[in-house]
Amino acid sequence: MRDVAQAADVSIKTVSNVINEHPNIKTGTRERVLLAIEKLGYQPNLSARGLRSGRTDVISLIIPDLKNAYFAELADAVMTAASKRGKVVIIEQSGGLRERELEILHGPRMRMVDGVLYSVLGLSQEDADLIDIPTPIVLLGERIFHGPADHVTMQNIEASQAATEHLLQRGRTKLLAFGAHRNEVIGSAGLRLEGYRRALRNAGLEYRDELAIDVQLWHRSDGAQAMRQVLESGLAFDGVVAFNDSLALGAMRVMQDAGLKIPEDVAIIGFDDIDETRYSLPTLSTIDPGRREIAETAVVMLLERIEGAAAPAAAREFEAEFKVISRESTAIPSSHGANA
Amino acid sequence: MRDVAQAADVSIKTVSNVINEHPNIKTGTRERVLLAIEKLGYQPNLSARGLRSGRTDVISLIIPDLKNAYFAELADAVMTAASKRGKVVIIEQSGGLRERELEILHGPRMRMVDGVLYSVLGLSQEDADLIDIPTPIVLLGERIFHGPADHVTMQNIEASQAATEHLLQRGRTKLLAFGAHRNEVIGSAGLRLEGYRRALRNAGLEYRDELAIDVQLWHRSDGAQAMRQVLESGLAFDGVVAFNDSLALGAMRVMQDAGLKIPEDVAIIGFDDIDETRYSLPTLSTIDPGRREIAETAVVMLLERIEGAAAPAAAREFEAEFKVISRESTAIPSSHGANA
DNA sequence: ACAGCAGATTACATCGTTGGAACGAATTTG
DNA sequence: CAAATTCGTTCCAACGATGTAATCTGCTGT
Repeated sequence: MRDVAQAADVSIKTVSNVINEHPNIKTGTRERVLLAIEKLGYQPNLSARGLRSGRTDVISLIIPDLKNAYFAELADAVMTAASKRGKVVIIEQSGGLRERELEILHGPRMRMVDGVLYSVLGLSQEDADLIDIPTPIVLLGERIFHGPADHVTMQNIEASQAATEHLLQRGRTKLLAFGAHRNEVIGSAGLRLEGYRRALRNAGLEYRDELAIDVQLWHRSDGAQAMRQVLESGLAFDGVVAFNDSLALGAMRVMQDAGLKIPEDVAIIGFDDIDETRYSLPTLSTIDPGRREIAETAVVMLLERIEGAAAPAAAREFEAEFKVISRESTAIPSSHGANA
Repeated sequence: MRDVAQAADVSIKTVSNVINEHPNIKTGTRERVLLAIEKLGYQPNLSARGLRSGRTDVISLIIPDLKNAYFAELADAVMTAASKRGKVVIIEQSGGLRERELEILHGPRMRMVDGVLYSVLGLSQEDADLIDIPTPIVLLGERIFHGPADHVTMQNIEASQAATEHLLQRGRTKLLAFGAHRNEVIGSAGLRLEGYRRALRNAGLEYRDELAIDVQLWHRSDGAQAMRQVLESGLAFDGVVAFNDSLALGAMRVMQDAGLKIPEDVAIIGFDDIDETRYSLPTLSTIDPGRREIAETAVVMLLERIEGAAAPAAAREFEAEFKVISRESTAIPSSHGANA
């Protein structure tokens, strides 16, 4: 920068002023400086800027696992939203582990970013005060409500209710709630189970506890495993509301291996609208959770917090719009039978 | 830091020395300082450290697209390898666009990271000098060989040859090379086609150009689209060597829709061993490219470049070990027929 | 008892940038 | 025409850490 100043025959501070687009610079001066910058290939030292101004234009995104398609697509949406606004994203994988999440939240790296988007998995409502850190933060996901921070999420209950109704409308009545976490009221699992129950209630159907299948982890292998057990148990069902797409895809694969036809014998709908659902055999009906809207809103809210001024003092809540995506796995078959 | 020094009754520099584990500190002093750090909850300012020491412990990973499962899994592997060594990763998505890649490589953000892992897609051999930037860099992928930088990749030719032989051993002789880029010698497509040709030659079979199916992009939808055209054209084949898993999955879906049985009518093998291949119907045989080894090696090489000392001056090349993963899509059927 | 020396600590300058006050020049005002 | 105001620029200090060199301890050996 010193060299640029010399080349343009101005002071260092004027160069800085030009770069930061301060008011009150003569057009002639500006052009001379820009020319010198160009000629010398000058690039600002971001560490120095960060030190002096307290801003790094880096935000951190804490997610459980990038191998999980939902989070990969979320990360993509967040990075795109951030990039549009001149920020870059550091991704930190927590594995959904409580200890690791706390370590990240309270680690020194937090001091090098302007803010954090934290996809909560390891912490829960009681830990709300643990996320009260000096770095601006916006929460994603369902595990902490009414905490001290802004919160962006999807309409879990309503979406799950809509998914369930989607199957009911197609004449299915014995529906598995696939992926429940018993004893959990909050969190995606709890909320989605609640939506399932509401849909049944509205349809005048009774909630049967044995149809709520507990699956702790929501990877494909867990879905496959759990469906294998269901089939062995001989439980009768003609529809599946899977609490995410991976579970649904794993389960679907096992049902097909067992000779069940989808959607003729069993209709199934998932959650998240990951890319893969458009290419499975059959294609999987699912809930589009409004991922882009979630990412955009979260980034905007975070930037408002960082700027300081634009945002109200109180924590905000935002729920994105969802959509039911109807595909082959819940198509209306000409005729259908029940299963074992 | 000032406060810590005061609390421990030492100078600021001693605090710095303790943190950086300098030699020659009395155990008593060290403990007093550590206690003060603990008590005051001190955390170093990484921008300041970065400014003074020139190191930020951040590395950048440039990839085309995080929504692509291969790159999501690669990013995960890189982040895990980096995390083990105390580095964090900034991910930059290039979309595989030449302009965007150059912009990232020459942007000011490069000056805030210690090094870059660059998964080349937009540039090619002739651009080798454009990647000669002041920041340490390690290349991933196939498009630039013998450039000025270290390079980590997989054994494309050998792996493709092995994949092709895998099908030949199972009695298939009319094999599509699915995902070729005509007129491209270098790059994954060119190398994999070469491996395919070598396998045919070794088996005494003739290379038939119409069996090399050109597919420019390697997403699932492109695979589906291309396979649709192949089926319409009436080209006869009984095996497919797809140049990545997404292409294979897209193609598989279309073939099944058309009533072809896999592996009975057509056997198919992909490339990359993405998670999804374990859960498709049928499960997809593929090539494990040695992703973890690639990521680990690339990170280690980059860190060596950053440290400066450990590495030889000349650019290094490294090829990871691959494995053929045999699954249902190439299982040996009791009997099989040809297709239209 | 004192020079000599190594180990432990400190003072000071510095990394590259930006905020704020001060300054000189140009312009407007009474 | 002098004084007040605005504009454009410069000077200086500071952000929080670390490298270098200097300093201060306490110990050894003669």
